[in-house]
Amino acid sequence: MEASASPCYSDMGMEQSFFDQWEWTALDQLGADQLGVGLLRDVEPSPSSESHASFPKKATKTDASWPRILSFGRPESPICHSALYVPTMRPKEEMAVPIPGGSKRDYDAMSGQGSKRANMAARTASHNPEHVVAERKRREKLSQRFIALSAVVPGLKKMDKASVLGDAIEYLKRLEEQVKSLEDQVAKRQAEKAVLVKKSRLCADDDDSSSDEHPCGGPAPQIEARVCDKAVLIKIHCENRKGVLVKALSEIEKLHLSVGNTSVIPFAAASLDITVMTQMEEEFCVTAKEVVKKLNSAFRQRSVR
Amino acid sequence: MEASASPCYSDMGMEQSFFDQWEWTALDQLGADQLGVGLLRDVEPSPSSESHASFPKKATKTDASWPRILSFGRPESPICHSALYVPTMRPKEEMAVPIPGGSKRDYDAMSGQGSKRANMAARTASHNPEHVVAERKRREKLSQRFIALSAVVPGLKKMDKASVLGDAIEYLKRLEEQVKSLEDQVAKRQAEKAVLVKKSRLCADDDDSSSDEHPCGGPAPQIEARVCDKAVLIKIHCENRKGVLVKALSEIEKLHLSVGNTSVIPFAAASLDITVMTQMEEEFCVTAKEVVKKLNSAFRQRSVR
DNA sequence: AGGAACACGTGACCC
DNA sequence: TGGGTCACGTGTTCC
Repeated sequence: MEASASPCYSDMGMEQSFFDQWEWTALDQLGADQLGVGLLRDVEPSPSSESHASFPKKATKTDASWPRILSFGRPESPICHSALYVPTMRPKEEMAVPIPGGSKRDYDAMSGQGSKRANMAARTASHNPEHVVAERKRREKLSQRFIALSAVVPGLKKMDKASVLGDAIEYLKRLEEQVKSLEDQVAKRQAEKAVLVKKSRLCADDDDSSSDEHPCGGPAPQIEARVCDKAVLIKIHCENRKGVLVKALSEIEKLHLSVGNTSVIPFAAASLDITVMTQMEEEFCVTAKEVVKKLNSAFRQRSVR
Repeated sequence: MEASASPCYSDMGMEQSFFDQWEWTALDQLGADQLGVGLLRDVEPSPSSESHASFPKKATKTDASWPRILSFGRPESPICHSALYVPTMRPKEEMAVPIPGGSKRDYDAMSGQGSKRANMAARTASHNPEHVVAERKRREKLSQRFIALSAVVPGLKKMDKASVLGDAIEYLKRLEEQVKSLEDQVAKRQAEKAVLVKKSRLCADDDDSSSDEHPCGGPAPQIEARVCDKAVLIKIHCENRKGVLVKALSEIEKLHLSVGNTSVIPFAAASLDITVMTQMEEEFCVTAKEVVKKLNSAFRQRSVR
């Protein structure tokens, strides 16, 4: 009767290939033992289903020593030949399994009276090695993810799967709200700063100094800029000469600023108020000071033509 | 085949709630179900193990329609009465189950002959109902955590356990670095702000003088005006609060300035740059200073809102 | 002993 | 039809 238990495993042990991807070197020694086990499969035991105790010696033994690879929870434990893994099934189940070939038909018929039988194949497919290895793989992936997760969640008390998940969720929520709070804190500061920046620019004296009155021809253009992250707001108040707008924009683009919302308002017949919202291009970064300085010198250089 | 699927919830269709139940009151009934099972159990069909179809009708039916509680991955599937949870074992298994009370003994004896048996007890413990129910519970908890996690991780494409874990990890990492970056951004801004405030304070005298730091709520708006004949160009840089634009324009009109070309440009997420070209109405005349002063006091008066 | 945790094989499902 | 996923029951370990 018990003969049934161990069998399954004729095939063997190349399996570990998928194992090594992991960290876990554990597996080398395994090849050996399983070999012995293989092959008995078809041997239908006696139908004395009741006693599932199959194979005390071998079966139970392998049973006891089983793989326990990875063992997310407690990596230190038994380990053993991972790959081989004698299926540990009790005999009875095995015999329960409809042998692909024959008996299942009638069985189907019997149970099948509820119809629904076409997928007998499924049954056969069930404990074919591929299935079991696939499942193994899946399990592994999951365990791996678990340890990855547990690695990234800090202050993890218990290493339970459930605890890991729970703490991860908790931690995640905390992080989320922290981000949110930080975000509007930043926004607020940004606003304050943006306003303040201007004020400091207003009394333009100290910072860029240079831009005073008359570089050469007409009244000096008044230029101010303010920067916030990648956004740069530029204001130019200057003489309304021909080409001055183009000049301004081309200079702006030279600074690797991409032009966005732009407002040009004529004022008092001979002056122009330009407001340009721009964004720094990737990889470029400038300060308000630089922008003002560059534009200033550009404007001064030629009397804007 | 489909016949099998539907039958299961002949009883009730309340199931879809299962997401909200969540906490799973289920446990209580769990107790119940095994009881039920226990009873059934005794009905040992004929030991004709081969044809596992003991009880074709009932057995196979439950089989096909089986519980699939929670079913993290695909909630829609068969479902059935979650709580009750017919143990889902195929008939044969059922009969396999050693009734806690008796049969296992002899079973032990059979297998036990292989010596090395002291831990026979283990076996008995193995598939006693408590164990199985405990495991079930654990599984439930885990599944619950999984759906909780998947609920809190945004934009998650596949609902795979593995994918959920993976995406959670990813998301978590992203959040972490986001927090970090935000944190030192805040720190930096704070420093900058300190500097800027100082600077603006330094020159706080000349322009509008009065409006220093915080009149009431946020940072003081910054206002400038310039006049040329009847034309008045007004620039306001302030916090981007609701109604601020309306407030500004209405205040401007109160000054007997008719609004012309207007540009409103948002900047840095929380501030607003307003440029308004106006003309003094007939018979009225104001200076830039007056305009600034009036607007300033108007803004300060109520927190703008 | 007895609860808690894990990995395994398996049956069933879906695409 | 086959690969992928799930939940289940079970064997086994550790405390």
